[in-house]
Amino acid sequence: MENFQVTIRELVRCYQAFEQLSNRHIRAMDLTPAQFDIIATLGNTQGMSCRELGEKTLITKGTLTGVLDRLETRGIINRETISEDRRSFRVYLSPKGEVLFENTFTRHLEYIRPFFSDLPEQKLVEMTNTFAELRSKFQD
Amino acid sequence: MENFQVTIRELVRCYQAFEQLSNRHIRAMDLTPAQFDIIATLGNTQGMSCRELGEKTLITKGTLTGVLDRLETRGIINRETISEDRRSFRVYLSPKGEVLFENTFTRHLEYIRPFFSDLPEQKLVEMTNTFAELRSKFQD
DNA sequence: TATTGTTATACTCTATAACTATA
DNA sequence: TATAGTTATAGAGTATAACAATA
Repeated sequence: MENFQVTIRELVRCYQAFEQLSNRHIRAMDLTPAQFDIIATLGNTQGMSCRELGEKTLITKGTLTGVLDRLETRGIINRETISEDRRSFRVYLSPKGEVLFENTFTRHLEYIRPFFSDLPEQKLVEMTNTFAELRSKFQD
Repeated sequence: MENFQVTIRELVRCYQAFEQLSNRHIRAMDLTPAQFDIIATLGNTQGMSCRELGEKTLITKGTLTGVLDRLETRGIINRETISEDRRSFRVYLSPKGEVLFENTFTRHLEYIRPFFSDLPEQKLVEMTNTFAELRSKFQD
């Protein structure tokens, strides 16, 4: 077994362990992971186009339409035509969506924070750098 | 923004970047990520129960039945009753599945390997340890 | 011609709970 | 009573391609 395989396996395990506890909490707040992703991405912004939202969340455009439809039905987001480009929309959080964002995002951070409580700042910085370094291999 | 949030973001980005290139290749080999996960887990083993397979792949039992059904239909896996416990099955790769495993697993490694080519062994070990350390926070 | 977003297709995965058979 | 696995339910995400409107 080559070394890189072990690294991949630990990357996957680490992510899955995080995802499992994170997603459980997200679903307990009556959102799907994809919906939470969209809401977290739109929070504290002026909104953005579907294209930009898709790039940030890695949700492909066909899928995105469906996810946004469900969020719009629930009154969480709005779509607004923009004057500059009539092919495109600005997708943004409704007032109800803003409240939901503040609420769920804060609660989610509170839920996650304790898992990191005994990691010193320096360690967190090192981890961050490690992850960024590996990612660059996949993207450059 | 707290430090741990940045660490999470980079973990997620790193994983997603890997997943994206990995899944693209898996789908190009006519498998879904879940199916590849099952095949890779069963490869080089004598097979295992659904329970064990579910624990290793993190696929819940209800979902697992469906995934296994599709693999069985394609003649890739078999289910065999075992004498010790008549509630349970041994799930294992068929001869055709073995060939598929050797083939796809090898090709997949070849596809992934180059992305790690300029990382020295020592660096890989450090990365592995970092992922394992963070995972332990989520699971202990 | 290229791009933005929607629609259509066909599947696959997801969580959850109820259920059957066995332990 | 507990466990292994299936079935049922209801939804949600996935890739892909074709499409309309606009640039």
